[in-house]
Order: sequence, then structure tokens, then C-alpha cells
Amino acid sequence: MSETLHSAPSASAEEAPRRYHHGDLSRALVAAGRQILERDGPDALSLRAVAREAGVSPAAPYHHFKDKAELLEAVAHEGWEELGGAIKEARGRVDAPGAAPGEIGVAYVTFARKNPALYRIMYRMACDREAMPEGAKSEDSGWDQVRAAIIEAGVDPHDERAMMLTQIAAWCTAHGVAEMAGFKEFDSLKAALGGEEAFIREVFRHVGVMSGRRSPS
Amino acid sequence: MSETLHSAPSASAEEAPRRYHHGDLSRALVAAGRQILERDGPDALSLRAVAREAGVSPAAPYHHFKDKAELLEAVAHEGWEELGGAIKEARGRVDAPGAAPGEIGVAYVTFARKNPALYRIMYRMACDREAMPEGAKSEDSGWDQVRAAIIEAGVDPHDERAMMLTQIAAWCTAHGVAEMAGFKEFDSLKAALGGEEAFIREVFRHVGVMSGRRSPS
DNA sequence: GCACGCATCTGAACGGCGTCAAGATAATCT
DNA sequence: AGATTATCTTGACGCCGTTCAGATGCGTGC
Repeated sequence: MSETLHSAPSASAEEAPRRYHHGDLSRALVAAGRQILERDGPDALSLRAVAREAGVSPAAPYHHFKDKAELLEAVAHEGWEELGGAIKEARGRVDAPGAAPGEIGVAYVTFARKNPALYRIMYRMACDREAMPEGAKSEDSGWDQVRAAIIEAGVDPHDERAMMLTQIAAWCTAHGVAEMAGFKEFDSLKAALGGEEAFIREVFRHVGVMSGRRSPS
Repeated sequence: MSETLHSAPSASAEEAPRRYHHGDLSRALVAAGRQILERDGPDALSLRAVAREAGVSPAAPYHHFKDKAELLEAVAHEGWEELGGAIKEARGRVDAPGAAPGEIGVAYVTFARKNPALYRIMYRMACDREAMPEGAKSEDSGWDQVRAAIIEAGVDPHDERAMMLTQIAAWCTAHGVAEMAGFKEFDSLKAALGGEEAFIREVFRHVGVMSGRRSPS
């Protein structure tokens, strides 16, 4: 009744009692989407469920997103930004020059494994556009950081073709490991190696058969 | 109960005029599913659409598959078997011992790129089970062939851990490349390299940054 | 201070989806 | 033949994405 003050509910955009125009729906919808993803998995992520979670009618989201896809894209975008942050953090933690790509890879896979439903949406959205995800390319995020790390690792930055190919190869490897690391068959090996992170590192160490190189000693 | 000579339409299970009990629905449903996948993409693959395509009522499939998922699994299974065949063929074409994994990888990615919608379903089904796909492990198919190729490539077959890790790494790389090779950003590079297959080979050649190795000369 | 315009939200509706229960129909068995 | 069983259809339920006509509250210009 008297709880107007349209702007800036507080921040969290989730517990405000009943705003008749809600105040900041689009953000709340994205948050609701992520909540559903984590709680109920990607198959439960329907537009109606998101609206329900945010406490609005099923048609309300259409005033903020033209599509279900556009909502999912917003969710995915948030994910790519967080992934970018994780990569940045990992890169800052590295000392030896050649180790940066590996650390980025571990950070990438770790993020995907910690947010599997979110990562699925992120990648799904990217594939549907048939292009690299926006968030992965925005400044200070994924793509450019990988590029820098590859240069540090010793690839000639003027050889544009080698740069590109190395970058693609790195991204593909990380994505492949991210998606397959959850298979049950690998559980015993993970345990034997002392956890998932060790497992990821070991897999990266063995990458290279395709190119004719042997696996490491 | 099983294959009771029901009448054996002919073989193709798709053009028979109007059988009142249709004769061999489950096969026809799988075929219809693949048809829809190729023609309309994975999002159009609904149970009802498959039934429509096969010329039966929406409830008919439930006498042959308990679920939509079970139908998709049958479609996926067919896909894995074909992929196994493609891998076998590629392996037979190889001469140098160390080149087998690379050729398998190229065959894998080529198959996925030629049947993108099918591959998506194949992989989706595998992920939902959180285990390696059945077809990929059945004798004479994917998994075992990769194992053999890795041994040929020089990994010690008695070092079970190295075998496992190398195999996982190879599989992850192939899957990653398969899913990302379609991105539009790579089109110009593909053209510059003289086609998609050359592109795939080059990407494989550059795999290895994650492990700290340099890219090839 | 108040009426207007506008952004926002609701309610009801449409067609399509996956799934199930009941009834029809054909093939098989005895 | 008749009975049984496998197969398919019809119709229904609830959920989905989406649209549209109307309600509701916000900010603004008078």
C-alpha cells in the first residue's frame, strides 16, 4: 500500500514483500533463473517457472525480454562474466610463464563443474548463435586472457595463424574436459588421484595424442 | 515375442501404404526421428512430431518406448554405431603407427560435423546418464578402438592409469573440437587452410598448450 | 494537485508438448 | 472357430511458450 519508493529495493531483488510493479524485474528474473538452475536443474528452467519464482504472472517477463531465449541469454551472460572473473583470478595466481594456460584451463573446468546446469545453458546459448559467446570475448574476460596466456607460454604473437589455432585448441580442450569430467566412469580414477582438480590436471597433462605426441613420462 | 516374422514389410519401413498395425513401428520411429533431426533440427524433435512423421497417433510410440527419452536413446544408439563404423574405417586407412589417434579424431569430428543434430542428441543422452555412451563402448566401436590406437601410438598398455588418462584426454579433445568447429568465427581460418578437414588437423596439431608444451613449429 | 501518458503487470486464451487411461482393432494361439 | 495378446486410436490432463486486451500504478506537465 504505502511501500512505494519505486527505485532500488535494496539490492538482492528477491525478498521484497509485494511491489505492485516490482521495481526491478529483469534482474529478479535472471536471479530466479539461476536459482532454478541450481535447485532443479536445466530441464526445470521454464519461462513460467522463472516467473513463478519471481512472483509474477507468466506474461510479465515479456516486458523485459522478447523471448525465453533472450532471458536465458541474460542468465548465460552473467555466467560468462563470472567465468571471466575466475579465469582472471587464476591467472593472477600463476608464477611460471608456461603454466598460465594450464591454470586457466583448470579454472575453466572447475567453474563448469561447480555450476553444471549454468554451464550447460551458457554453452547452449553460444552454440545456438554459432559464434563464440559474448561474455567470453568481452574485454578482460576469457578470450583475451587466454590470448595473453598463450603469448606468455611462448607462442609467437605475430604468427596470427598459430595464435588462433592454439587458442582454439585450448578452448576446445577445456570445453571437452568440462563436459566429460562428470562421467561416473572416472570416479575411481579421480579418487585414486586425490580429487577432481588433480584429475583435471592429469587429463591436461595427457592431452596431445591427437597430434602424434606421446603422453608424458 | 521378438521378431515374429510379423509380415516383414520389405525393409525400408517408411513407404509402406497403410498397415493397420504398421508392422515394424519402433524401427520406423527411429528412422522418422533421424529424418526430422536432419530436416528440421534438434528442437523440432518432439515425440508427437515423430509419430506424425511415421503416420501414427501420438500415443502409439508408448507401446515401443517407455519415454521420449528412450526413443531418443535409440536414435542416439544408432548414431554411436555409425560413428564406430566411421572410426573403424579411418583406423583401417592408417599406416604410420603414431597417426592412428589423429585419424580417429578427424573421423570423430567429421562425423559430428556432418550430423550435427544427431551428434547433439547422442551427446545429450550420454550426459544425462552421466556415463559414457553405450554405443561408444560396445565391442568393435569407439572406446576399444581408441584404446588400441593409443597402444599403437606408444603408451604402455600395462600402465592402466596412463592408458585411462590418455584415452580420456583424446576423447575430450575430440568432443571439444566437434562442438566448437562450427563457430562462425573460424570460417575464414578454415578457408585459409583449405577446408574443414585441414582445419581440424591443424587444431589437433596445436593441442597441448594446457600441458605446458609449446605449439608445433 | 491532478489528470494524462506510459511502462508495467495480470488474466484469459491459443496451440503444442509429454503422458496416461479406456476402448477399438488386428495378429496369433489353441 | 473363439479367446488372447499385441498394437494402435481417441480423448483427456497439466504444463509449456506466446499473445492480447485490459487493469494498475508511476512520473510528468499543467
